Amino acid sequence: MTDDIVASVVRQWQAVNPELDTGPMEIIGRINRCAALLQQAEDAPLRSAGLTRAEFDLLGAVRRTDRELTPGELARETFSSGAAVTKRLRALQDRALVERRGDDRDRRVAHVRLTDEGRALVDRLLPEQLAYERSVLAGLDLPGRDELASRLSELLVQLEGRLGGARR
Amino acid sequence: MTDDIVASVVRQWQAVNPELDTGPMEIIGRINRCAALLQQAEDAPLRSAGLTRAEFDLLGAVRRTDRELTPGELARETFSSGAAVTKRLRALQDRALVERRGDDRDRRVAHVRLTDEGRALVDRLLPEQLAYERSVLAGLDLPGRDELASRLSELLVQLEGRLGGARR
DNA sequence: AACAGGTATTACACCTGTAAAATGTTTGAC
DNA sequence: GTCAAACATTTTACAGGTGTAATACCTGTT
Repeated sequence: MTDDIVASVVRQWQAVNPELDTGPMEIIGRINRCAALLQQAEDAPLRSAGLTRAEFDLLGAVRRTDRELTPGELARETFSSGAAVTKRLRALQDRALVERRGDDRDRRVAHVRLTDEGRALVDRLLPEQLAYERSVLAGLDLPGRDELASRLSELLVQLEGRLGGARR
Repeated sequence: MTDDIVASVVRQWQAVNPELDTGPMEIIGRINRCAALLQQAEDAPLRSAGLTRAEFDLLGAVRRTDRELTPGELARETFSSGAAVTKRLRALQDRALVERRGDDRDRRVAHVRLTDEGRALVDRLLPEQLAYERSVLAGLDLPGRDELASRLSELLVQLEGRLGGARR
């Protein structure tokens, strides 16, 4: 059993204040740290395609729902602010990866869809991304992966119940 | 068993392209989503104390190592760029939470330590933070928490081995 | 017709990282 | 021994992305 960073951080806290109940760090600290490392690693292949992770998430949302989405829906779907979506859409539109179309009845709303190039890009990038992720997870055995996925799902349900309703 | 967001995203991808091996999303997607929700939730109590999470991490690093750290060490410890550390230090110093001291021998390096107020702030905030985290995790039973922590540790060791050596 | 509410965009402030600059130290050739 | 070049540490300059709040525009209701 080799130590990870969080274990050594926990040890430091214990040394400095043994009263501290550091239990939650063992889970939450690790989640945060894993997420940080993963993002850093996954950004690389995306960046070589000239995309931000946020941009890729946006394209992926349109691709997987398989229909036109409004900017508002995209903001909710990707958990970012409307302003950020507007800015990303402009950039992606300038690169001919998405198209905007005004609604016929309600001229406030717009509809966003992928161009053929946008769709092709997602379909090329996503399998690469998944293959990379699979290689990272290969260090865990299959039952361990299932176990981890299902525990994370339990936790995520808790978090969504507590905070997930709150959009912005 | 109630569904989380990731489960529904995976279903969407499968509907659109059944060939896709979406297995990794069940873990990595959940980690990213948990981290996002947690950060959003944890920022609130910190913000009410006038601190960014990054600033709190910096203060915590100095507190738990229990000695003076150089800006460079702080950058490595908190996984952020040197420039970001410089800027945070200035802000924290302006608020009298940390102090800078020049090294006697090597006049390039500086040493950072907490003021009494800085130390008191961390010691007040951290238990609050941990109590909140404990309440979030209370939805999982104890064996489930242990299981989750140890699986995450395995994964984190993998990630660190693959990417962790690369600082900046 | 005015108003309340919804949708998207714009304006602004802030934080971050990369790269360049400023400052200081060490090494190695002569 | 001394000086220049290489290296190390921190800070500054700049560019880019994000969110909040204000704005523009539109719809439906009374």
